[in-house]
Amino acid sequence: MRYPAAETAEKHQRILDEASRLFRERGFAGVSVGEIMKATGLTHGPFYNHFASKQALMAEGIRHASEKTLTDLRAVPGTGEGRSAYVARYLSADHRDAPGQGCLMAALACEISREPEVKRSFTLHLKTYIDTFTRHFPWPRKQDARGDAIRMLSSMVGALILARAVDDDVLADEILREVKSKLG
Amino acid sequence: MRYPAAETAEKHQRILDEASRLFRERGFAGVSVGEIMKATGLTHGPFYNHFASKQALMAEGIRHASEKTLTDLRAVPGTGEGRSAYVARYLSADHRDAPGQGCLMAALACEISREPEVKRSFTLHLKTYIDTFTRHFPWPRKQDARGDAIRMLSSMVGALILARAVDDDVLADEILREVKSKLG
DNA sequence: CACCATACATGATGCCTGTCATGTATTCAA
DNA sequence: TTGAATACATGACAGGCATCATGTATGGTG
Repeated sequence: MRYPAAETAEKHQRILDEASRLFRERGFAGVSVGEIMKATGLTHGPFYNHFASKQALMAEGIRHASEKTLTDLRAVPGTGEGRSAYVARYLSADHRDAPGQGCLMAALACEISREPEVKRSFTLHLKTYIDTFTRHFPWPRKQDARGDAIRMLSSMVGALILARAVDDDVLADEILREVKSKLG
Repeated sequence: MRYPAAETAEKHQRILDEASRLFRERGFAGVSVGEIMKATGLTHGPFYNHFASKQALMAEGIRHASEKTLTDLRAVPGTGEGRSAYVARYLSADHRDAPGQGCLMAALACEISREPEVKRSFTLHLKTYIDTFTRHFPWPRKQDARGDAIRMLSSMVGALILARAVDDDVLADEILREVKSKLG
């Protein structure tokens, strides 16, 4: 290689960082390859030295965000209180207003369903996420822990998506508060 | 007017029909104005005789789909059984596989949050939908009927979105089934 | 019957986008 | 020290897009 391998690998990671942030903020179609490269301090040219296509970057971006999401989840105390805090943060106004740093399911799930390559990458994420969520926290109804986890996740994702889609802070807050009140 | 007013109005409705279907199937960015016009049997030219811009069509398309959604909801029997049937249909594989005819929240909410004009239109829909949903069905916990309705909606929307984003029918079915089992 | 308003088709324009071609500079390996 | 491989910048290209311009045909109105 002609450029320092370490720096190249770091640039690769920066592209993934910026891509997964920008995609979550504006959607796949709302961000161009050139914009992502510019955000990492490069020009649009060397993109194809790093990724085969924009769709490949989307799939890799999902995997990248997934790893961070799972790391964060595993760092939460595996107790009832830990779960309550996790849910409360998930359903907070801060999270609602920072999609670029937040849950990739809530930010991109609708668009993911239309991109086959990305869909495969996301499926792996969701499987791991459900498994981790189920095993990491205690569940009163032990015989149906996984079912309870799935229901909790569905509520969280749905509530966050609806709260973000609404132009009225009162309604958005109400949705987050009501769902939080029965999950926290 | 030079063309029969009735036919023109009917074409206007057809544009809205096709637009709201195609948008739900492929997302706002995934459908072009020309494609929508072609789907109605017209060419791309007269689009701007009917709508001020693509964004205006998106907002109108939301309103159009909202009216149909609310009409359908009000036609369901206002009983516990009616609600169960409604939820079961919402969380069915048929609904999952037919986004073009289905819930506009599940199909477009993620993208709506990024389009201010559309967001305003959607806010009106969600307010009306929550109100209708709350008032139309009986709720055991009368003092918190609205909260229960919001929680139920969040679960339904989240589950459907996740089920659609997944490339694995077993997992998708599991999500729908688990959420249905505690709501139906 | 004549006129005017307007919804239509065709076509053009300018912009943005994903992708590829080319030349260059540099670092690692020999 | 030299050569070769490669990540970079610049630039080009073709396609698609929203939007607008123009001409035309038509039906309701006077």
